[in-house]
Amino acid sequence: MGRGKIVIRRIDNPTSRQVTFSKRRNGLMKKAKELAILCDAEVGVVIFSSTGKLYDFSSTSMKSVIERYNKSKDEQHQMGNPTSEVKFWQREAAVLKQQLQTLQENHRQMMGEQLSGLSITDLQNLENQLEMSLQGVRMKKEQILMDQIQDLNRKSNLIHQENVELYKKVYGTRDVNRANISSLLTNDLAIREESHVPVHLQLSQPQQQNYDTPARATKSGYNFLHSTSI
Amino acid sequence: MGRGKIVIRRIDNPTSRQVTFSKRRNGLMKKAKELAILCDAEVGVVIFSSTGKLYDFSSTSMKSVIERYNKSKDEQHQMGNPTSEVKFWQREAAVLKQQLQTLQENHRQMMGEQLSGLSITDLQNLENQLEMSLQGVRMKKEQILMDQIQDLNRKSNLIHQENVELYKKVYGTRDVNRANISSLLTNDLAIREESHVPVHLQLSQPQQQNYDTPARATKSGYNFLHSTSI
DNA sequence: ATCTATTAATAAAT
DNA sequence: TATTTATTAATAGAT
Repeated sequence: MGRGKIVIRRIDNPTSRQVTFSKRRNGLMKKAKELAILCDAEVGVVIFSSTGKLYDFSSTSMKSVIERYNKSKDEQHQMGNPTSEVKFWQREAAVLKQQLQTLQENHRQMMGEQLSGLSITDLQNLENQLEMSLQGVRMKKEQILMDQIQDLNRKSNLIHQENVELYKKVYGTRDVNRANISSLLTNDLAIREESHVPVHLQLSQPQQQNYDTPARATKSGYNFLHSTSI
Repeated sequence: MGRGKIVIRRIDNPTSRQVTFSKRRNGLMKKAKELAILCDAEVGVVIFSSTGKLYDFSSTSMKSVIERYNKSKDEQHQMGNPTSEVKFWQREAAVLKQQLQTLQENHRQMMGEQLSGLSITDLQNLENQLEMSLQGVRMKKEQILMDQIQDLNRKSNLIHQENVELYKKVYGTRDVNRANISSLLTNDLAIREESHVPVHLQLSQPQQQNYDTPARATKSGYNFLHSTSI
């Protein structure tokens, strides 16, 4: 029910997650309100954001809802009672221990260990998951490497331009041996990354006419000092 | 969002109200669940129908939600009665929560998610780990499949021998038409697993010469009753 | 319960 | 954060 379909899993991007949280929280509150009114029900909703902020709705009062809940659950006013507070934290610890154990087992399986209890289907799912993970990791790695290359190219370009400026300052407009220029320029630490970063610092003879195929044009030609900025 | 628009007011008709309650209650629960998952929030929903029946949802546990709610509401309650035992369990829970969080982050990274903070080296290590895991999982899977095949082959062999015995009992030692034997034998549940378990119960015409490529030799041939035991 | 025409929610863009 | 818009999801009413 948006521009695209989404799968219900934790939103990785914190900004998107916050935006979605805000929208869906409002949606949930509205639905809760409507349900209470339309169907004459007593409804309470409590939401803690991932940052720990509390949001709540109650068609009557939260106190009433919680008391009724406790009564209904036959858990007579345990909360807030000092004796049962210990019990609460014990249970809390037990729940967390259980979660930890589950996650640890899961983790071991993702490490390719402790696979004994798994069926072929389980193993196939695990294999698929690992392949997906691997793909994600590799994409991320390549992205970082590409970024680094791009950055190096940018720096290389800057250094090159600096060199050109320095060259001008040293030799002014005097006629100079071309071989020197070219060697000076081509010995730069120019990193070429063909597909994404168009850096072409070549120098060629003006007389040497350009008969390249159209696709590879501008590879040679009178391109002295022509360098595409990024 | 239905066949017609409705206004949000108590539905008078008890049947319609009940139907709508049921539908919208499910909708609300679903939304609450989604919010908790998508946005990593702790969500609790309590609903009492007009007939007093309780329905509830909580992304963690209702106790946890209510306790957190109460704490969040009145900060005085925090250390009202700082029994050492309470403190102990609180610390215990805090430690477990920390472990859980660490493991969860780790787990997400193994799922190929949340890779933002990782260096190239981290990513390379992760990639290697995932490859190792994948190898482990695949080996386990293949082992299970091989075991199954072996088992099937064993059973197949037993059945085959049984058939031979039965055949002897029926026909004694009389000279018999080979075609009968062969049809009897080739209708067995013979499982073929080319690379590892050499079971070849095929029967072919001797006249039909074999012009297969060398690599695929032995695919046809006069292999009557040749079955390698495992 | 199941089916759809219709409205409502919301994901993505801005 | 708020608004807009294209699209999906929820559901009202019918069966």
